[in-house]
Amino acid sequence: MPSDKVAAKRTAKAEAIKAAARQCLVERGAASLSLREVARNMSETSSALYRYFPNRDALLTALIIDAYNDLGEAAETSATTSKGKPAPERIVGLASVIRAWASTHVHEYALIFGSPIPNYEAPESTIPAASRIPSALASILGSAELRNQPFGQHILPISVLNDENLAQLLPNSSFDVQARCLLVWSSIFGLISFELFGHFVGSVIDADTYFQSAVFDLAQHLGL
Amino acid sequence: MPSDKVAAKRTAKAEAIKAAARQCLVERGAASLSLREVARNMSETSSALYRYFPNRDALLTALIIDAYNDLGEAAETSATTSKGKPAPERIVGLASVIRAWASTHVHEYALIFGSPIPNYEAPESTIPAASRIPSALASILGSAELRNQPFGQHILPISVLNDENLAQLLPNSSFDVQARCLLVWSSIFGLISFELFGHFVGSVIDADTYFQSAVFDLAQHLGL
DNA sequence: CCATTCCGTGAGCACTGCTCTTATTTCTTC
DNA sequence: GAAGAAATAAGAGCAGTGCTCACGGAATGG
Repeated sequence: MPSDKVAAKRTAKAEAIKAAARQCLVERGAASLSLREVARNMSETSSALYRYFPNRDALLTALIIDAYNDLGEAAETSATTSKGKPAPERIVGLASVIRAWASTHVHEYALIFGSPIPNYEAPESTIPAASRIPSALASILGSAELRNQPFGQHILPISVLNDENLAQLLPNSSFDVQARCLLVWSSIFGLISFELFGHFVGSVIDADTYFQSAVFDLAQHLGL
Repeated sequence: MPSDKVAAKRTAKAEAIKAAARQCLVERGAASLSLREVARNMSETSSALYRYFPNRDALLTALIIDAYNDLGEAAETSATTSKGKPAPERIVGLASVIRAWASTHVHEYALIFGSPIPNYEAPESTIPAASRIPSALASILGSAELRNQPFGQHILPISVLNDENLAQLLPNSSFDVQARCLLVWSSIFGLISFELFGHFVGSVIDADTYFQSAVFDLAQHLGL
């Protein structure tokens, strides 16, 4: 029976390890995160860390969940504090918060929204933390008056999207709104990823202004 | 003086190495690409490969350029063969070609559009190959009649985008069209990345239909 | 105070990128 | 075709990695 005291000590040390790992992350990057280097930065042996994380992937998973929660909390805060303002403004604000977090946590952003880490399968335990971000976006859209423009060229069968899942995020929303919400969401991350990963180099000069205008354009498009 | 014969043999073997490396890529992923394993798959010593690529990054660079060219060529072909058709249809076709390539070359796609490889700086030599894809998109937009809706909420200063650069892709295009073209481009890759990297799991069921409708929606938005 | 549980250590295995010296093969020239 | 030159492959070796495991020591609970 592990007492509360030892359990607290355990989690405290696990947190310290994660902190050191985050430090390594910004220096080296995600894929080449080395347990031995984390241990070195803490002046400990690498094998000691295996008491707290069964392997490297478990440490990565913990970092991923933390990143999702960190970003998710920032997104929720933005959505909450902007209540009452016009929806397009709220969306631009939320997107800007996400972008700001991504800019200051590039490697953690890459960890969750970049290419999957080889031989690493994200466990189900990441899903709740991951869904906080689209939830924040949906909370704005859900309380906005959305014009019901038809989505795409043809009338689509409902089976294209998972209504059971999306109805929780966007209650009482039509298929077209759901579809367009997903589009806006992925577009925001497309914009951020392109900027962060260097695909706008040479084309976009004032990335900040461009980003805000682009998101506003998308929000307009959503029919707000 | 290296004769033509030995030079041809060199490039042939370099191609063979790249082919074997691509094979390893689909099995292991990009970041954990191992020169030793590539050598094993070719029944050779790892040190032999260093005659053809000075280090692992050089091999990666070669693979990246090949991937850009492969995808760029597919994109150009799509844009060329769709001449005469309505622009939205052409854009959906081009986007679908990109998505199809990405689906069948997941790791190569991740190589060029996923998170940057740690400690790896993409050299300038990748730029020409990389720009073939936006060029293909621009060739469609350039020959289409674009409505000139204002971009974003406010009138933006021209210095936000690099006109010198973008004017080559989109001759005689206004700032608003340039800005929206970049938005569509990054949105397409946002959609593909989200699908490929698992962020649509649980929400999108018929990814193929959803993608095409979403791109058509974007094309409409562009003012076509 | 003692027993149990937990923790950190260091050696060790198999792997990696990469280097360098030593053959060996292949091409060029006579 | 034979000799010399050039390009290539082989192998050992270094420092790094993830990970395991048997071993001591420390904290905890009875």
